Amino acid sequence: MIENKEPVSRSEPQSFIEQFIAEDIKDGKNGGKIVTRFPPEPNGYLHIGHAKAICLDFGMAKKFGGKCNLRFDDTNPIKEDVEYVDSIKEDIHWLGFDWEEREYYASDYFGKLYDFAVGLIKKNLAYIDDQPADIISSQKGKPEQPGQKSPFRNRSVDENLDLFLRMNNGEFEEGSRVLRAKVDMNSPNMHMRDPIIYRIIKTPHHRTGNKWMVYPMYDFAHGQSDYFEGVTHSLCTLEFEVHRPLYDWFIDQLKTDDYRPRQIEFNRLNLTYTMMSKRKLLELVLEGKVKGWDDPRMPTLCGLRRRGYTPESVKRFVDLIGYTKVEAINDVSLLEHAIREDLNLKAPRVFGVLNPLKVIIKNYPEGEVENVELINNPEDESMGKRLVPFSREVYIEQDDFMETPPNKFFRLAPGMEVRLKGAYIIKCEGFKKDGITGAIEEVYCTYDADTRSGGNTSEKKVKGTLHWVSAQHAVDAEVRLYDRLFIHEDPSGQKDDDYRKFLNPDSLKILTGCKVEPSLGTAKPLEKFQFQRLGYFCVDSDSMETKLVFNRTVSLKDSWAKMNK
RNA sequence: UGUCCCGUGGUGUAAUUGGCAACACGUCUGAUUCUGGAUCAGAAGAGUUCAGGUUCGAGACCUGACGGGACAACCA
Repeated sequence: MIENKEPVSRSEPQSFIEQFIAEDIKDGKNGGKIVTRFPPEPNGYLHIGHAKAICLDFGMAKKFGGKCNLRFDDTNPIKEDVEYVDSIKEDIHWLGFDWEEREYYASDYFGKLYDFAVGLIKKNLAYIDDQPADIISSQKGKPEQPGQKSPFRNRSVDENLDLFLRMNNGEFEEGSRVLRAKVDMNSPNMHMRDPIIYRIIKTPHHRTGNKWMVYPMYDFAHGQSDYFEGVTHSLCTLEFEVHRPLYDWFIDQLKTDDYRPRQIEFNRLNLTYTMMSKRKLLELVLEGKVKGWDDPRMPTLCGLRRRGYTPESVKRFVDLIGYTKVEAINDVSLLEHAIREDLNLKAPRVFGVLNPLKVIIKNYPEGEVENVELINNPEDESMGKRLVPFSREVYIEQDDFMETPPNKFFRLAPGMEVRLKGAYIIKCEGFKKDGITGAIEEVYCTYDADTRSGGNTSEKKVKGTLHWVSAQHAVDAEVRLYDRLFIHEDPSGQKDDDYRKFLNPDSLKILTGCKVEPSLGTAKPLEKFQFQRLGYFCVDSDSMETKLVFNRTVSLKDSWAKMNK
C-alpha cells in the first residue's frame, strides 16, 4: 500500500471532518473501519442541499476506503411515500454514487428498536406518559428554566411494560400516551428532558403497513440505526448539534463492546436567491405553482437536471463551497460558474437567434447558398467542424443592431461594419422602421466578397462579430428561458418568509419564433449545446420543437433589480 | 436571562497544527478577425469582530466582552 498516489502537497484543503476521521483512524477507533450513511426521509424530493450531504457521505467513505449506506429514515408514516423513495434513489445514482446492496430502512429496525425500548423500560429508564402533548411540552419548561417531572415518571416497570404492549396493540388513541426516556428533567439541554421516544400512529406505513401502531422518534431511531449498521461516522447538519448528547446517551445504553458511532455536524447549504425548504417546495407543487418537483425552476436535483445541469457540475460546486461549521450563504453565481465551466468543455456551439431581426444583404446573389465551416467547440478540436448554410437573408439578434449606438457599441449600426461569424464582413446601409411602433423591421447591408472567414484577402478588420442564422434554412424553435430558481431573500440579506411574494411570473418565459441553425434538426434529445453568446440549452424532447435554455444571459442580480422596479 | 455552536477581503473557503494571511467565485481594467457574459493577462479588495493575556512570535492558545445562530414538534 502506497499512500499519496499523487504528489498533492499541502495545497489540497482538508475539511475539519476529514481531519476528525483521519484522527479516529490514527487512534485505531472502531478497528480503523469507516462506514458512513446518507439518511434521507422519504417525504420529498432531493434538492441541491442534499447533494452536499451525499457528496460528503459517499466522498468520505471513498476517500478512506470505507462504505456508505443508503438508509431511508422512514419513522413517520404520515409524511412518507414510496414515490419519494424511488426518486431519491434515482437522483443519487444520477449524481454518480452507488450504495451497492446496502439499501437500508429505519423501518427494518422497528423490531430491534421496540426490543431496545422494552429493555429500557425494564431498566427503569423509560416510562409511559398519559398526559397530552401540551402538558408534556409545558412541563419541559424553557431552555433557561428547568423542567418539572411528569406525575407518571415513577410508574412501575410492569405497568409500563403492559401499557407499551397495549399501545402497540392499538388499544389507545393516537396522542393519548407516549413512551419517554428517563434522562434528566433539569438538563440545560431540552433534548435530555425525558424525550419522547415512541408515539402512537395508526396511519399505515409505506413498507410495514399496519404491523406497528407505535413508531420511534428520530432521536430514538437514528443513532441506533447507525449502530445496527456499523456506521462509524454519522455526518449531519448543524441543527442536530444539540441532539448529540442524546445520541450518545442512547448509544451508551445500547453498546456492548468498543465500537461506537460518532456524530459530526457540518453546515447546511444555503444559496442566495434560492428557497430550499422541503415544506415550501411541497406547497408549490401541491398548489400547482410549478409543474412538479422536476420543474426546471425548482432547486431539486431533478429540476436542475431538466434545467441542464450535469452531475459533474453539481459535484464540482459542492467541492468548491466546502464544509465548515459557519452558517454560510453561498452565492448562486458559483453554481452557475460550475455549470459553465463544465459545459464549455462539453457542449458544441451552435447559432441561435432568440429575437430575430432580418438582415438583407443586397449585393449577395439572390438564390445563392454557400456552406461556411464553423468550429464546434473552440476548446476541443476533436468535436470537429460543421457546415452552415449562408444566404442573402439572415437573422441576427435584435440586440445586435442599434439605430443610434452608444460609444462602445461594436455591433451593427448604420454605417458600421461587422463580421458575420464564419462568413463575411457586412456593412449596414440602411434599415426599415415601422412608422407607428418605431420597431426595426429589416436591416439592409452590403457584403464584401473578399472578406470570407479563413480567406480574408482584404485589409479589413472589424471590432464586432455577430452570430446569425440563414433565413431560408433556419429551424423554428420554441425556447424556454428560466430566469432563476426561487427567490426567498433579497440581496440586502433580509429574509422574508412569504416566498410567494418572490415568485416571479416571468421566471419561466417561452419564446416562440426563435431561429436556430438547421444542424439542430439532427440533434439527439437531451444533447446540450451553447448558443454563441446567449447561453446553454438542450433539446428537450423527441419532438425537437422545444429547446430549453437553462443558462441565460442575464445575471440573477439583474433579474432581481428588474423585478423590483 | 440557560446550554451548545460559530465570527478570516463583497461571497465561500485555506493557512503545513504558534512563523511573511493563500485560493476560488464575484468586481474592475486591458488584449483578442475563436461573441467578448468565452479565453488570456492584470488590478483592486481583509491584517483575521473587539479588548486584554501567554509567547521571541497568535488568525490559531487562555480570559472577558460584542455580534450571529441552534435548542422549548407525539417532524426529521
